[in-house]
Amino acid sequence: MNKYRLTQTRSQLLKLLKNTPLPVSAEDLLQKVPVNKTTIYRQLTSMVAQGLIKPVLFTDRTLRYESADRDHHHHLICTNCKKIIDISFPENIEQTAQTSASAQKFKINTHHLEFFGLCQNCQ
Amino acid sequence: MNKYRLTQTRSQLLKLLKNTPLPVSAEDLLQKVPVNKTTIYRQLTSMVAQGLIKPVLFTDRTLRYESADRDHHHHLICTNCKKIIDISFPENIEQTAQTSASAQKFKINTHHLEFFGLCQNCQ
DNA sequence: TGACTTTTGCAACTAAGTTGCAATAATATA
DNA sequence: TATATTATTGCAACTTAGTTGCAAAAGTCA
Repeated sequence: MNKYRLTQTRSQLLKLLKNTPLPVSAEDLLQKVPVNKTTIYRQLTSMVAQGLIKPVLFTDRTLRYESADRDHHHHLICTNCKKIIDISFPENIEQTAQTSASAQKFKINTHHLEFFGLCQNCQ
Repeated sequence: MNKYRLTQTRSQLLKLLKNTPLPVSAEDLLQKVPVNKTTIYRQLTSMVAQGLIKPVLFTDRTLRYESADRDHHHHLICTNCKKIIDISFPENIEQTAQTSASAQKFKINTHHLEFFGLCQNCQ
């Protein structure tokens, strides 16, 4: 009883999302796959629910998605050309923050961290 | 030659933004000040340009603003009741990240960090 | 194949935010 | 204080991202 059907559209979208190293927006997909925008949004919702992809909200307000099977990482975003570079943060941020949070009895489950600056070309 | 005029509306909005300890949305302001939404958005833009307030994008996609004269801090957000609590992170995150970023010749200027979890009441 | 269920496209809709323009309010100057 | 100048405001119309209901099409399974 497989609730999700692997349609043409779905596999095209998944392929794109898996093959693109950096987060992709609904609009990006719309330009690359010949499909209605309603379908794009519904597929994205369904793939998130299924745990195949993860939504990432950028501070420029664009919502993007990336493959869920990636290690925990963060993004460096060039404020000039909007280029995105992956980066991994060496320390356990949540653990460090939990110390301060505990004073207020808050239990941290997850976090969101993004860096902004200039890439090599734009400096 | 003062480009900005301290109108009734502007001072009401500023007062609210200064007196509210946590980030406020355009809609919050709209409900509290008898003024057209166009004016709210224009005032917010102008106050950001003037450096009086800072926009903060939350991962639930709401855009909020807070007084700019605050120390650098982050937010703990309760995923259940949406309550926001301020928190300061003890270490210099940008410095730590710059080490990884340097390998890719990226120069970090700023960052954005948010934590999610459950507040005391919602646990 | 046939029955059942999910997915799709379409058109219409919503919500947040933006724009142009004329009227109004604040400020500077005479 | 009166007047000129410039910024601010409200209004209506618009934009853009995303959503919804519904009928048609495509997948799945016996």
